Amino acid sequence: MSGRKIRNMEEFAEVSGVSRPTVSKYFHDPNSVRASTRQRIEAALEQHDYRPNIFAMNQNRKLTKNVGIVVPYLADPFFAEIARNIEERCIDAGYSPTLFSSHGSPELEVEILNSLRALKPAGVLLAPLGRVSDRGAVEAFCADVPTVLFDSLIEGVGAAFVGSDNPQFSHLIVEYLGRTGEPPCFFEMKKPANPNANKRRLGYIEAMEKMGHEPQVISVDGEGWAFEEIGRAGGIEAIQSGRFSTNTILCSNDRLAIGFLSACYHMGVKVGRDSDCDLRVAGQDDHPFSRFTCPPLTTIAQDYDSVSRRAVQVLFDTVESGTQDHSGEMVLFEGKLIMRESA
Amino acid sequence: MSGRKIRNMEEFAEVSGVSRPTVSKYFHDPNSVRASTRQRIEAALEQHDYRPNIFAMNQNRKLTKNVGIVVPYLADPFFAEIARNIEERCIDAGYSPTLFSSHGSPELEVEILNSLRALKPAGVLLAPLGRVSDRGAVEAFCADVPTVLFDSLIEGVGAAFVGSDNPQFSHLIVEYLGRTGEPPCFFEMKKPANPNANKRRLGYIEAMEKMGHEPQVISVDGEGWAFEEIGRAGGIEAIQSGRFSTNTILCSNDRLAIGFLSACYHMGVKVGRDSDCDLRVAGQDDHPFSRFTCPPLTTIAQDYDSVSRRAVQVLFDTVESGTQDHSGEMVLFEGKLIMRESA
DNA sequence: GATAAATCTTATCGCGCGTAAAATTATAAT
DNA sequence: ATTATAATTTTACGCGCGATAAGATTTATC
Repeated sequence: MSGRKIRNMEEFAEVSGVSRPTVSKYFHDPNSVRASTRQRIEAALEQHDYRPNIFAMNQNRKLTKNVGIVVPYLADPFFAEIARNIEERCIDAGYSPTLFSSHGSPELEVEILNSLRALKPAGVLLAPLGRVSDRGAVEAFCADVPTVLFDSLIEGVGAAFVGSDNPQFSHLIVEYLGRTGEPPCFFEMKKPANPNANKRRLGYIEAMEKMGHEPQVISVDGEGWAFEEIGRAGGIEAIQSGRFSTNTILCSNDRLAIGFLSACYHMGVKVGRDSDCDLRVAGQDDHPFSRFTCPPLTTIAQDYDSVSRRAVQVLFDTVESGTQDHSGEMVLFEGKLIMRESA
Repeated sequence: MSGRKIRNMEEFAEVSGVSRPTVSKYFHDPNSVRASTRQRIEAALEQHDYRPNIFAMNQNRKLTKNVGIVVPYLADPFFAEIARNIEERCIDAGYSPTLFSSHGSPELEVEILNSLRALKPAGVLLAPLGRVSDRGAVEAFCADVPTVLFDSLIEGVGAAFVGSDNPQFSHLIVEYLGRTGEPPCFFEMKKPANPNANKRRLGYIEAMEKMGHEPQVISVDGEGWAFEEIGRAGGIEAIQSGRFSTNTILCSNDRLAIGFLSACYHMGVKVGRDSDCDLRVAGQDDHPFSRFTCPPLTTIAQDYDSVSRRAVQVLFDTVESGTQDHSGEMVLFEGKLIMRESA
């Protein structure tokens, strides 16, 4: 960092000994200038730590390097993790990601999409709220901005969808539970916000029938994103009223299972696979906290890494090809059984 | 929404029947134009849903309405919650918050501060990484941009600090534990990233001595932000080697306690305050998951709400007064004892 | 070494808005 | 009604960069 303060690209071009448009080209894509030129610019860059004004940059550019990342609920470590993962990939690809959380509110989700429009993003990675999302608003947005949906599908919307094969999750864990003990019943929220919950229920039923068992679905009251609380309250109620026809409980997701484990503890119900245990409990997602529950939670791990990698890749393919012909593409990743002590 | 598409402020000024700079003033502050003018603009606004281009807006403005929110680790629901809280308050105050997470990396923290500079923010709310933060970089940033530090203090840096009274936390819980059973030992990481951890340890020691007990601090290996894992591994090791001189364990924070509870379960150690229990365990923070652990975790609740409210308020005071005379101001909020079953 | 291709420089315009200064209008005071 | 004064609007210019065109220069090809 030496003496003179650089105020704009003009001045920076001067000290680096090339013309302003060339500097502009360099910042747009360093490989678009000759190696010798690049070196001169980079040498100057080390002396003067100049950065182009992002507002001026974006003002006149058709396509910015901004990307939006929208998740439904950032206080859920699952989404925090996947957002972090995606964020990093975007940065590595030379984009500027901005992170948003809908906080479970459809109004806020629409609001975010609106302010996102103002950012003229090259593309958006959107994990919609799901059932409660304003379909029209999301659809309109996707028509304007290349958008890859992830985690939660809204049929027929967006350039592509990347997520998990939820029915497969249920098949996998039902098969495991059935093989190692009593077949499970299915514990879920009555009005799940997320469409994946429905797919998991259907997957459960299908898997049970395939194995010749009678499916039993237990739906508990509760709306919103306080899954643990819902799982706990619903669990206590279900245990008290003896609604389980089996000693094995498959929860729709890990957060619900965490709440359910809390209910079990509260009721003095011992969870685990030892002979002195009353219940086996399993979840789905491999939530970051699941390995620390008591007992540690048996679950199906989402392939975070593949989902985020693929979502980003599909988005940039779409953006950079300009074509929207990914339309309707749908990528689903399988889950992996994580055996812990709870089941 | 009627016919003509509005492309810029010029065109919007035309349809609303006032000059463009007046429209500009209106968007800067609706009360800065005459009521009659305001009505004409707002009438046009309902017809044409025009929004000023944010890039053009910010390019030439000395002070934007942007604020940055930086937390050390967004995958920690505690920070996710407080970030959400702060975000909302900023929006309500008419600002545009942007959320960043350092993900535990000092390099990324500096990188964020740099890109934040490019956003010309009116102010920044920064929860620094703490011990590992690049003090020089943070200091330099704070000199340029009005910055309120929260959660984690870096001495002498920033326009103000808002956080929790950590020694008081420890006093409160030590007093409670001592009053209801054996006085606690203190369970912590050897190299805590966060300065609050040190204040809690000192608070613990002070409280113990005041009550006439011999403090015992157990520091376990581990660095970074995987607190649960560190608490679990360290807990298993400590239990195996019988390092506790008391049946009551006070953890430096809740996430560590969650890991420790997992260790207890793993080792067959029964936690709680009943007579048949082996250990009592308490945490500090009232982490969102603490009420769902088995047993539910007794802890000290941080006053999230007051911290975020005050941090935002102090920042906007600083920004809007223009003066930096909040310098060194320090606001600490007390914690509240949350009694649950673990202690 | 001549020719073509790639790259760079010069020149100029426009983006959409902020902002200071000038001109106008409304309000108050005489 | 007239003038002083404040409030508001208009005029005029600039911000920092993207985009493009035409000409100058360098590099690659044979």
